Amino acid sequence: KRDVKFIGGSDEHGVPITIRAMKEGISPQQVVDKFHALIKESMEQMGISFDIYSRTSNTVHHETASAFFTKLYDQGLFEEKETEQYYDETTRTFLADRYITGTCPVCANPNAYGDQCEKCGSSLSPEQLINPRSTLSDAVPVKKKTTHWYFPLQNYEVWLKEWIIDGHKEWKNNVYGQCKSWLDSGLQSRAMTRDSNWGIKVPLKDAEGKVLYVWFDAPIGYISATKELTAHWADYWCKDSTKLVHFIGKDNIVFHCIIFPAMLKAHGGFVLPDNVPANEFLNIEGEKVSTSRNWAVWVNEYIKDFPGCEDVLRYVLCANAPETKDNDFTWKDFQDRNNSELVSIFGNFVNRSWVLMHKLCNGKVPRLHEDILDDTDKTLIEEIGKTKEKVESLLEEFKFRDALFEVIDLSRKGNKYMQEKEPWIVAKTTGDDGRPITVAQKSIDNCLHLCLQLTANLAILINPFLPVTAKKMLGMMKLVDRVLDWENAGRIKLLSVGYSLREPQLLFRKIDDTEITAQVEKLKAGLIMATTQNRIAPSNEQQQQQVVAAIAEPLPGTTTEVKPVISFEDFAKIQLKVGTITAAEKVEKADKLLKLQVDLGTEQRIIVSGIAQHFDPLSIVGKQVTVVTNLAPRKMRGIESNGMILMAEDADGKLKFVNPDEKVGNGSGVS
RNA sequence: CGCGAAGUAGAGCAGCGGUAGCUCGUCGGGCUCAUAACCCGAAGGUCAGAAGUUCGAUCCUUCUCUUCGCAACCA
Repeated sequence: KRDVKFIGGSDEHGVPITIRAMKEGISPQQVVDKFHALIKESMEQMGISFDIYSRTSNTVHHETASAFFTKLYDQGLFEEKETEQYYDETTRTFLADRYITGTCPVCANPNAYGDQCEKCGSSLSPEQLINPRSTLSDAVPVKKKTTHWYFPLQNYEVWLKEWIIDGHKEWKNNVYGQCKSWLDSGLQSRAMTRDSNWGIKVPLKDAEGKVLYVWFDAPIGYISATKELTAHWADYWCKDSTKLVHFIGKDNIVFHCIIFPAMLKAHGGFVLPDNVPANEFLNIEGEKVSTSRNWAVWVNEYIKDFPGCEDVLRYVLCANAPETKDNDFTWKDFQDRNNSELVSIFGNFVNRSWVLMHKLCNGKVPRLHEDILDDTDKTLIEEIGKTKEKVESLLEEFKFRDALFEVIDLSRKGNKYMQEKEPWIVAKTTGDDGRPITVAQKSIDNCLHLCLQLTANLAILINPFLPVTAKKMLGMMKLVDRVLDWENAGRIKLLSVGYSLREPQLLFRKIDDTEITAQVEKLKAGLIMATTQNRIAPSNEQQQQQVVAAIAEPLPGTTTEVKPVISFEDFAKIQLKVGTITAAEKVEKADKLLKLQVDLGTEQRIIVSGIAQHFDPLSIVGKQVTVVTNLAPRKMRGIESNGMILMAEDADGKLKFVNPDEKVGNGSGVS
């Protein structure tokens, strides 16, 4: 049995927090208090059982991080450097490149960032921007000198190479590749302090207005949280026997694999990470998760909409975890997995075992008659042991998805076993007294005995993934929590013969289509609300209310999205013409796209349109359509689209062409 | 050509030199203790695209496309 501490916490010193606070007119502490409470509560609601879920704004952490910095400083490991940086005089903050916008010198996009223009993809520096502005105050940024403490990562390059490239070949592809890439291109000094008033003060004299860089302090938070948890924290952090594992997302690889280990190495007093099994990203319904755009599934709302179903979400997220590549969470998949895998396979096995046991064995655990054990029985017993081994080794390799699959697969084997044994048929072989004859009852006993022991095993095996379900099963079996200890898995004597068990209780319920469509609509409505509100000045309360009302009661056939008023000049920028579709074909490997050729009188245009699910390519040739002709060209599935066809969408989501009610010449203008 | 990861049936994944496989879903048949599973059968893939190496390539090489991450002061 291993002594494991599961540590987590909120990283509360990021620059975006200070910006949010500024915008909302509250203090950064108020911002982090709100989010920490929300996150912590969500974790608890989902049964994520951290030994401690801490935060980096607390005192223990401030002290620990300061001490860490001081130790490196005293050893003379930092370089002090003066540089020039952009400064916003209005908000009195230094600006990272990202917080400066201006016109792109390459493509004239007026909203290019100081580091990159998202429109043309050129990487930029703030100096190159035309009319640079601070995104915080709209002020013109000025250059100002500032001093910071740099950590010379290059000094650890040789060691890191040896440690990772030679020493940790077992790390996941994405992690190993990323590290190799960083090490191959050469490491450089990185500033470990920032100019800000929010964060951990640099523990030096003459360091007014300087705080530790978030990525210097955040990983130290793992140590602080352990200190907060137990007085024996050093047993975990300072002994070679400790295996430190970081569970993170791919965007954090460099901090956990390069920077933090180099810091730990420099410090010398702590263990190094043994593995960093970073996952890729999970999208929702095909789009990136974004809390600011409200494209998210909020745990507190999920719990409200699906009470008692926390394990279903846990199951889907684990079964579909982005372990090797980005994945997508869809409500449809959520429904499918719940209804088929959890309800029909796992839940059904437990339920039918219970029902049969009550029907054929008086609600008690029947005896196991060793004398008539056959190969089928023995195979099942073996499978239970094998599954435990498999799950164990898969978990050791951080293959949670596969591990969970093995558990579900074991319940599938249970279903199969029961089918082969057919106790409900065997029960019909009755004697004169109308009860099953001895041989028959023995066979029934063996079958149900094993099914029940299997159920007990399933409870243990599923516990790491679906703790609520495991608890429910425990209740049905009238067993104490201790039975769920992992060492008990693989044993087939978890339930004593003659022990009477409770009535069956359904572990999962079916989720029907209406619930799923409601969730998808909720998601989309939330997005519309978020984006619409962003467009409206916060002062215009009346208009905001109108928007909310419009979303609450959408009229059939109308769009719920209310766009802001535009000037005639804005409208006049759009050039519309009537054209005739002269050719149409499906775009390969795209469900929704049709490649259309449109005759606009003076020219033929290729336009790619997302209407394949509504129209047959052949049936629309010859149709007149209205085209936006001055829309910037856009590549879709490798085909450049030069314009947009106007469509009307009715309440069912069906599309109709917008066209003149009588034929007009191709190329006719529309206004 | 900045670097890394990924692209295989409707979905999620294996395979990584020798006739393309698993789970779920779909369709047909059998059976029925169960929120119906289980069994049998079927449909569905030019393994992102192109060229090359090879007797043979999903797998090796090169190029192209797409997605995501990183690109050193975004975290």
